[in-house]
Amino acid sequence: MACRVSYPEILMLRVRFAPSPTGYLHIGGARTFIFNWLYARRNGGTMVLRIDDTDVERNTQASENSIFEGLNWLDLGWDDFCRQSDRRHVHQQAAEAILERGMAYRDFTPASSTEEEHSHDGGPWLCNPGMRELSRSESDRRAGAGEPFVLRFRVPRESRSEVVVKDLVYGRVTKSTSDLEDFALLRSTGVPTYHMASCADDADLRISHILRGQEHLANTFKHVLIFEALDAPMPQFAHLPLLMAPDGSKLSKRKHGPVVSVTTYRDAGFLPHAFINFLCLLGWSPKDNREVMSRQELIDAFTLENVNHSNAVVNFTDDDPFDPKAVWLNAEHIRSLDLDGLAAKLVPFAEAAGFETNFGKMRQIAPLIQERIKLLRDVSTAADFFFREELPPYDPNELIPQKGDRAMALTVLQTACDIVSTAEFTHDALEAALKSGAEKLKIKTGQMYLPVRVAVCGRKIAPPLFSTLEVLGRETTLQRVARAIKMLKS
RNA sequence: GGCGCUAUCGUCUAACGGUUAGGACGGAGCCCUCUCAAGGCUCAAAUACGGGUUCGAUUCCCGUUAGCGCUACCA
Repeated sequence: MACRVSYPEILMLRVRFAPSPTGYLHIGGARTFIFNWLYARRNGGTMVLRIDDTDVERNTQASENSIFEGLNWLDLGWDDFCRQSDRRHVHQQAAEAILERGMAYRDFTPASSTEEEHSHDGGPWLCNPGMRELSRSESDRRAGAGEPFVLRFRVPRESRSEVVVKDLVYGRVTKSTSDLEDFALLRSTGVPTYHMASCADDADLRISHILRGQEHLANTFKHVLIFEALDAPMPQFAHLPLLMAPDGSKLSKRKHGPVVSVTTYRDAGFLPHAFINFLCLLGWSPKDNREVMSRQELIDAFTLENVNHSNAVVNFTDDDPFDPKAVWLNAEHIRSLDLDGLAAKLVPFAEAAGFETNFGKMRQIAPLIQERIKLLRDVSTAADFFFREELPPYDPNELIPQKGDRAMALTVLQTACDIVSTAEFTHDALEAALKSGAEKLKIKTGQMYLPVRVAVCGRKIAPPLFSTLEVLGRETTLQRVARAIKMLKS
């Protein structure tokens, strides 16, 4: 009894991610998935995705869809799949086995008497009086007569003083058996509880390492007891620090809404890689000051020893749902994308914003905005003037350069109009032509470029001018410069 | 209430018991520059509190405080 069998090192390492479809996939869940995946890849193991859908009341199809949507977007994949609702017989048998071994008992106390549990001063509630001591024959008789009962684990408080968990992250954690209540295995409806179903499945699926949120650390003492009662090899446990909201509360789907949903990040134009990179840095670090890391670098660097023990807060606000560091990491990853890849990713975002475009056009635009956007959706604000037939109205005063006036703007644009209608439409030729235009007018180059920029982009803040003109083409440029001139004159 | 876990700049995090407590994001400033970015440089910013142990404590121990979790026939 003292020395439990655990999974031999040679055996295949198996991890699992077991979300319950009671809400959309949130970033905490995503991080648990990622850490499991990383651990499996790093150690040549297998990753199982198990949908823990035993809570029929709260399960929704929408939640399950959201989980798959999020997971698929992450683009990490899994090796094996199952759902708990298909495995009721496993849980049922496990519960019966524990009852047969005398390590569980039937509790016929009606469910209504739950409120008075809180009135226990000092110590914890341990069990309902009388039920633990019911003889087996009496118990069988009442059950046979159809009396409803809860199956409870008989915590061995007499034979054992404490339960020990050897956690790969938190180390040795113990709990006194006198602080552990006789927890439920089967509800009075016969449906197994989370603890029962989860452990029975983990044992049956031969999960060797359980990496999950720290909220389960306190549950693990119960789980250890169940694995022992099942006479199953003991998996290794590793608990992960929790993700918190800026106000210190635990991240929750209900309280924090879509800001914590994985699909929110996807829809805003995060690169899955950047998102993964960000999440990895919450509660874990490679300890060598690296931050921007590729998937392979993460796999190579990931160890449980480097997982922190304290919770991490995701720094979002009411105004901005995204942690600035996540945004920065995304910008970093966007910059390291090749232009073809970036263009391809940008197209759907431009289309979603209502612009008509295609890969060829986007491929021209991509280099101009690559280091100017932080999220893929920014394409709609950073490059809108490339897509629009006609520029939205803007203030003609914007056309007036620094230390210049309306007259200067007009002269500049008229000069530019001539240049643009004859010059070769390449970056270098346009630069040379506009530069000499400035010289001729005896003004600074900046004073020359600004009116043109505003004329073709509709604003002062835009990508570099000559490349922009090159992409826009002579026709459009001429049209927009002419319109600017008209606006200045009126 | 009981039990468990945790505590370094605003946030994410480094630091064999010996460092001017490091890096990153964000902020401020400067440089570069056709605007905006990107890039380069600089600055501000932290060991929760109180006791020990030690020549020496961010680091080890105890206490306090605070936060989180578990304490359900939720997961």
